[in-house]
Amino acid sequence: MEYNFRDIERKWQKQWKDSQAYKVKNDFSKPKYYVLDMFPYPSGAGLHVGHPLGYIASDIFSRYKRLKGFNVLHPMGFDSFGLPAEQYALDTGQHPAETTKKNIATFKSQLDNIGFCYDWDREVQTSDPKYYKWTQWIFLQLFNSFYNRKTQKAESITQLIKLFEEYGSGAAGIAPSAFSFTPEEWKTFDEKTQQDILMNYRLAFCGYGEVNWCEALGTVLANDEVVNGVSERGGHPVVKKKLRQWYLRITEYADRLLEGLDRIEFSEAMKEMQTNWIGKSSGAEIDFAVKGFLNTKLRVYTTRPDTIFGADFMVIAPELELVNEIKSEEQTTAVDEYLAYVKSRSERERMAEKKISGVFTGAYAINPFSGREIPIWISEYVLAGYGTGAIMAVPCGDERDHKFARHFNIPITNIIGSYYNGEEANPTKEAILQNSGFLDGMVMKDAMEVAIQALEDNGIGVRKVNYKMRDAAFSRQRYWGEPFPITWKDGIAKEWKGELPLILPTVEKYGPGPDGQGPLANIPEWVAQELETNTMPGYAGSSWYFLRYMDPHNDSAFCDRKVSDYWNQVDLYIGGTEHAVGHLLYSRMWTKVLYDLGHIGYDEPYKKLVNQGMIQGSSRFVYRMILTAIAISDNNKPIPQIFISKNLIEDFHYGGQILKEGIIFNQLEKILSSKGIKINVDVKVDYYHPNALHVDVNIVDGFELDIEAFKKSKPDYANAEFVLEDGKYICGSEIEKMSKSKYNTVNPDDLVLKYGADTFRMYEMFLGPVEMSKPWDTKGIEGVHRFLKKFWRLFFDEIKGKMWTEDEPTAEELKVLHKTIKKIEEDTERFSFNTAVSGFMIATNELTDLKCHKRSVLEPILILLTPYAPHIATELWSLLGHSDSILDAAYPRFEAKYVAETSKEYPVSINGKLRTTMNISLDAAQPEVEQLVLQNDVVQKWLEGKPPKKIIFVKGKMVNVVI
RNA sequence: GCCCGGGUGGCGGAAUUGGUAGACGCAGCAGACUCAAAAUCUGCCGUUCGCAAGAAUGUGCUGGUUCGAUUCCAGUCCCGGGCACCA
Repeated sequence: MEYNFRDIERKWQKQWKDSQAYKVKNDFSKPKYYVLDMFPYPSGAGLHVGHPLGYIASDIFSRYKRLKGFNVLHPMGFDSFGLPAEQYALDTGQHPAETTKKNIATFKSQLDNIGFCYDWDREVQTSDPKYYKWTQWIFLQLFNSFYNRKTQKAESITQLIKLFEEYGSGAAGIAPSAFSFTPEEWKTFDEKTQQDILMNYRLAFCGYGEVNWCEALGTVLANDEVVNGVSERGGHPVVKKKLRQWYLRITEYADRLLEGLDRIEFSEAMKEMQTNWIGKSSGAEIDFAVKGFLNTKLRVYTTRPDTIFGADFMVIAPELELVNEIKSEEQTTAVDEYLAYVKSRSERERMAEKKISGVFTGAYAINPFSGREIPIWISEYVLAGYGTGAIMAVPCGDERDHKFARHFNIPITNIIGSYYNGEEANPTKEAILQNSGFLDGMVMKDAMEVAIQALEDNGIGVRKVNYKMRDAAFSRQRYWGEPFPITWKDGIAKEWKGELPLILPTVEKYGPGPDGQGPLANIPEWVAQELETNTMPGYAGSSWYFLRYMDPHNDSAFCDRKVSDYWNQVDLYIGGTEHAVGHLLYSRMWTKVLYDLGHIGYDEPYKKLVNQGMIQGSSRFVYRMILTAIAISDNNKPIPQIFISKNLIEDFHYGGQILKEGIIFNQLEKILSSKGIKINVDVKVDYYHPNALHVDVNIVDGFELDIEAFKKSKPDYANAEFVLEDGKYICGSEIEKMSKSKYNTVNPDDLVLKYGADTFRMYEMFLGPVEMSKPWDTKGIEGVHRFLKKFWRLFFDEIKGKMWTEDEPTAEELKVLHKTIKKIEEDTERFSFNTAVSGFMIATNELTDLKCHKRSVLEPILILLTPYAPHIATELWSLLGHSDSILDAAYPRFEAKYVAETSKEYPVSINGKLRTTMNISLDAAQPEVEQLVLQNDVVQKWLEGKPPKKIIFVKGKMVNVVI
C-alpha cells in the first residue's frame, strides 16, 4: 500500500467536517488556550504561499495544545472592509460587498485545502452588519467616555458633566484645555457650547486634520499613494487640505500603553518599536517673546532646557499660523514660495529629506534670560504635529541643527567648551556649561532642573512631558467601512438614536461626495437624516475581533462577560511585524477602554506575540530584444518577438557594435532568415539592453523557462522566438515582495494538489524560522515529500504491505524514540518548527536504518507528528486499528533514562583550534581528563615535548590545551 | 532621515547559555537496481594545497574582549519591514 495523499486528505477532511472534529465549546470546566492569527484582508488575488506561514505555525501549536489536554480556541475570520475593494468597485462597477463575498469564498476554500483546525462556526467578518453592529457599539462607548486623569481610566461622559456641574473646569482629573469656567458658568452655557467643551474630552472626538487632497481624483490619498507630490495613479497634484475628522484620544493612554508592555511577552524589538512610537519625553515648553510683537509668543518644546543659551535660531513648522503673523515684509515672498513648496510635500518625504531647506521669516525671538535676539526660521523638518511645532535650535548639541546652521551660515554659540569640536554637534549631557548666563559652570544634566525651575519661577515656561504619538485619526472619506452611528444637527454631534447596526447603505456612485466628503454624502436619504458621512478606518474592526470569536453569535452583547472571563487573553498571537505599531497599539487601547468601563476583565489583549517573517517572492525575468532599429524585413513580414537567454545578453554587442561572432548572432540570423528578415549589421546602437519582463514563476523550473507554457501564456507570445544557451532558456531572477503584478506568486492550491497538504504544511515550516523573512522557493518541497513517503514505509511496504509488529523495542530504538519526543516537544514549545521537522526526518532515517517497525515506537511518534501532518497521522492511526481520534490522543512523555549516556566524544582543541576528539567518561573530572589528554598522540605532537600552559576542561563540553 | 530586524556552502537553513561551524533538506557528482525510465538505495559534497595523512582558510566588512567568538563589544557596508489614509 502506497502513500496516497490525495485520497487520504480528502477522506479525513470530509470526516473532520462531518464529525465536527474542530467544534470548540465554551466548556468552562477545561483549561483553555487561545491561539489567534492576524486575520487576512481578503484580496482579490487570493491566498499565496506567504499567507499560510503564520497560520500553519498557529495550527501546529493549537493541535499540540489540544493533545496536551487544553480546550483550544483557534478561530479564523476576515478583515473585510478596506480600500482595495472600494477601488476595485470604482474600477469595475461591482459592489464591494459582492467582490468581498467572492474573495472570502476563495480564501476559505484555499485555507480548508491546507487542513486547518478552524471552527468555522466562529468565523467573523468585519463587514458583516452582525459584526459591525458591535464595532459601532464600542465606538459609542468611546464617544460617551472621557479619560479621568485622577483615576487613570476611562469613565462615562455623564460623570464628566457631573464634575463640571460640581467643580467646573478645574475639577480634579480634568485635562487642562482652553476652556475655563465655574460650575455656575457651566450651567448657563447653551447646548452647543457645552457639547463643544465635552468634545474636547471624549475618547472618540471630532477635530480638524490635514489630509493629502487630490483635486483631480476628488479624493483623499494615503501617504504611499503620493509620490513626489503627485498622485501615484494619474500623476495629479496633491495638496494638504484641512478636513473635519474623527480621532481616538489614544494619547491619554500613552503611559498605560507603555506600562502594559512590561506585562506581556512581545519581542524586545516589538516593545522597542512601540515605545519609540509612543515617544515619551520630558522637558519644558518655553514661551519666547517675538521682537516687535506685544501679544505674540513663540512657544517651543525642548527636551534640553539646559541648552537654552545655545539656541542660535528657532525653527517653526511652516504650516503654523504664526508664520504669516510674524513674517517680515522683505521675507514675505521667500516665505510664501517656501510654503507652497511644503504644501506639495508628504510628511514622509519631509522626514526622509536629506537636503536642507528653509527660509528666514525675518522675525526674531528674544531669549528670556539674556535678551539675545534669535532669528526665526521655517523648515520642513519641523512638523506641526510634534510638540508645539516649534523648536529652539542648538547647533552645538544637535546634529540636524548643526547642519542647518552650517548650511545657512548661522553663527554657532559653543556652550559646551571642549566637548564641541567645531565640526560635529555633540549631544552630551556631561559637559560643563559656558556662555550660559546663570547656568555657567553647571554640569548639563544638573542644569536641566535649574533651568526648568527658573522658567517656571519667571512664568515663561513649564515642565512638560510630551509624546511623539498623536491621537489616532479615525475617519475616512470612503464608502467601504463602518458608518458612524452619529448625527449632526446645528453643528452638534449626537449618538444616532436608531437601533444598531446602522447599516451601510447601497450606493450607485462610489465616488467622493462634495467638498472632500465621503461617498455617503451622495445619498440623499443619508444626508436627510443628518448622518455622519465619513466611515471608520480599517483598524476599527480589527481592534476588538479577538473578543468576538469567543462569543460570535451573541446578539445582546459583543461578548458575554462570563465567556470573555473564561477565554480571557489571547495566549498566543501570530502575525507580521508590519502591524507592530498600528493595529497592535489600537487594539491594546480598545482593550483598556473596555476594561475601564467594566466590559471585560483584563486590559491587555495579547499575552504573547510571535512575529512571522514575510515570505518574499523570487521573481523571474525574460529578456526581450528590441529589433526595430536593426532588422530589415524584405517582404514587410512582422518581426517576431525574440527573447534572449539570460547569460547571453552581454554577448550581443560591444561598444555599440553588433558582435557578428557572438552566439546570439548565429542563432538570431538562422531564426530571422527563415522568416525573410535580415539584420543590418552596420547600424550602430548607442545603447542597447533588452527589456526585462516579469515572467510567471510557475512556468519556470528553477531558472529554466518552460518555453511551450510561455508561448501559451499570452497571445502576444504565441510566435515568440528564443535564443538559447545549451538548448535552454535561462531566466534572470530577483527577490521582491510577493505580488500578483510581479508574477511571482505561488498558489498553495497547486502545491497541495501536487504534494498534499501535509507536505505543504511541513515544507512551509521547514523553510526556516517563522520569525524570519525569506524568499519562497518551491524546489525543496520534494525533500519533505520524500520524507513523508519514507515515514509511511515504516508502516507499509509497497509490496509486502503491513510492516508494523508488536515486538518489544530495543534500548537503541527507545533511545531514538525518547530523543525524538524531547526534540519535538522542546522545538514546538519554542516555535522552532523548522528544526522540529528536521527532527522528524532524523528519527525516520534512524528508525529506517534500524529496520524498526515496532508499534510501541511508531505510535508515539505518530502522535508527535499529528500537529504537523494531521492527515497522514490520522490515516495511519486508524490503520493501526484505533477507533478513537488521534487528535485527542495523549501526548507521549519523555523519559530521560532511555537517553542517558555514560561517555562523550570530547572535542580536544590546541589553543582553541580543534585537533582531535577523545571518548572520555562523563564522570571523569579535571585531573583524570588532563592525564588522558596529555597521553593523546595528536596532543603530544602539538606539544612537541613542552608542558602545556593550561588545560581548560568544561565538563560535558570540551577540552582546550593552551601551549 | 528616524525606529526595528537580518547577513553562515551553489541554495533554504542548523549550532537553545561563549565551547566540535555547516545538522536536516534541495541542487550537484559517482554508483546499485532496471531493457529503459520513474521510484528507491549507497557513497561524495565550504574553499585552497595534498595521492593520502594532514595543513591552511572560512559565518557581510574592519577592529576589540577571551584559553576559545556565528554567538559579546565598537565601528562600517548591504538587504528587508515600519514611519500614522495599503492591510
